[in-house]
Amino acid sequence: MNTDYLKEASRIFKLLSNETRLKMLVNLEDKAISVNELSALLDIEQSAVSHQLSILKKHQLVDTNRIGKSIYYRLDDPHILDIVNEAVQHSSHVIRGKKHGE
Amino acid sequence: MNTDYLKEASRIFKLLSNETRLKMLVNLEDKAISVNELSALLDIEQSAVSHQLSILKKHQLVDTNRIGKSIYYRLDDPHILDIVNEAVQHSSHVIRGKKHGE
DNA sequence: TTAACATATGAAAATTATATCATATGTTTT
DNA sequence: AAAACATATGATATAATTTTCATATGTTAA
Repeated sequence: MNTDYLKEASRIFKLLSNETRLKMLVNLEDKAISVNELSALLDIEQSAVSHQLSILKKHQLVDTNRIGKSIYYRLDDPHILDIVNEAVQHSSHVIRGKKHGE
Repeated sequence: MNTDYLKEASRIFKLLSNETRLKMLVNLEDKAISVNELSALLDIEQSAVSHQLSILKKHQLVDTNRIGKSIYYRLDDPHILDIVNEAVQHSSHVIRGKKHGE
């Protein structure tokens, strides 16, 4: 069985598995935001924000452009949020279902 | 802004971010498989398989039942594979699109 | 061109995830 | 009941991820 596509999928899931990165992506849904703005918005220090953004950028989930002295990040492919929504649906589904335990 | 749902989502993505676990889930799509069978199928040692399965079970992605001396695992909610498919679609999309660089 | 601002980056520290090893637990077969 | 088999578990080791700190880089404003 060829499972190369699963390696790719796990790469994407790894990107989405970090809450900070998820928050960034969700916030970027409908507008571009600068590094400092994100840092303030998420209450995470500038350097950490920058590191995480660079990961997202390296994997082409976001893109940048400079305006004045700030650098604005935006979603490169909004489809990525569909995946997030699927996961959110799944979790609300599980929570309602309460299959096991409690 | 309430972002609790993102914590949940990141939890799910974390589960899916490991290639071994993904392979397990995909293999379990249409049939139940025992620990030993999975171990052989994925060529991963029994203990590691068992550890990973217990993570999946703790988070209600799989469920078990015993048959004879083996314990069979199966998907608890096949919907989880929809999320995997979204991610696979996304990656093939990106690969075809080749937005940046090469 | 110097000062101030915004972002990026490298290295080290801290945290978290995963694999491995030894062995325990529980079930079946003899 | 003992032996054999299948799975689980705890402890430790290894590896990967994330944060922090210090500072570099590049742009704009004075």
